[in-house]
Amino acid sequence: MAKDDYVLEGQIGHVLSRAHQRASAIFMANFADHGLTPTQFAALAKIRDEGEVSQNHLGRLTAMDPATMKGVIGRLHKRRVITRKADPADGRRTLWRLTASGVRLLSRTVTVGEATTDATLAPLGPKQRKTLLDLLSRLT
Amino acid sequence: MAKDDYVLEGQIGHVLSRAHQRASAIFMANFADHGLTPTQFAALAKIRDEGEVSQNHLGRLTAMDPATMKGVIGRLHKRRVITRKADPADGRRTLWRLTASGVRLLSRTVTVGEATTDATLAPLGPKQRKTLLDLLSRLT
DNA sequence: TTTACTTTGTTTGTATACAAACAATCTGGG
DNA sequence: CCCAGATTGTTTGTATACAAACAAAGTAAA
Repeated sequence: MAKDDYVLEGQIGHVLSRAHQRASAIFMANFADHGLTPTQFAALAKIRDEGEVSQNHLGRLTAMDPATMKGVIGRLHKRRVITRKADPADGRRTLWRLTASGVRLLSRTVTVGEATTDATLAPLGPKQRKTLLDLLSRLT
Repeated sequence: MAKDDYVLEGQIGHVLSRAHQRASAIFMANFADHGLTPTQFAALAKIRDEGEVSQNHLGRLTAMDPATMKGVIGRLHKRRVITRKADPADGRRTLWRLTASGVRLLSRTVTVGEATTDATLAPLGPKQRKTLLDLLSRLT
């Protein structure tokens, strides 16, 4: 290929970056009233799914680095929507769960999350949405 | 929808985030020898396309915030692959262009960029790749 | 021309994202 | 039991990403 045929807009990484930026922007707009970032929301949702989960494991479930997880967990904790507990079976682990406040926060934002996905996928029809989700999943 | 039907893996934002993470990881692995990030590479490629471009305009072309652009440009400048010049027609603007070193760097990395896109899209066939790129573009 | 508005680039602050290096702890094999 | 190796969580450093607030410079309308 000629060295000047390189078109940034055709590179999957760049296109993914843009799409992700757009999705994040829509998320932040929709969640402005609730003060949650996409990452924080993902963590909350997964903690609820698991009931009780260690920090590193939660990171794997939400695709976050341990170092990143530290910060996310810290901010959710400071906000008192999650609580920590030492794992009686493993001295290294910290187990996290939702507080009553966290349960309420999640309850009233789940529909906002759905609306966000809907708004983000608005340019596509039902069949195309399914195709996109499917193709993206295969990249992982 | 029931409040506990929320599945993180079905949310487009989360799926996009994961796909982007994967693409970035492949990029970083491929560009390790050249010490370039996806963002820096995008900036270099666009500066070459434009020949000479202002900071904010470059940011729009590469989908970067002015504040983000500041940092990216700064690191490329420190590395001496780009040079600045005051815009004679507009006292606010700084015009950026590639140095000889920058041209060489880009020349020898364009094929790496292509290989990165290829590696990232490896799980998909030619037709599916086209479909994915097309659907993603429509989200923007 | 003067004023109102816009654009450009900068700065500060917050939030991911990840590499690398570490101490504490757990686990499996001998 | 003991030890090599893996796992967990932390810390530091670098690089996006973006909101918000600003000063300097340009533009357009009255």
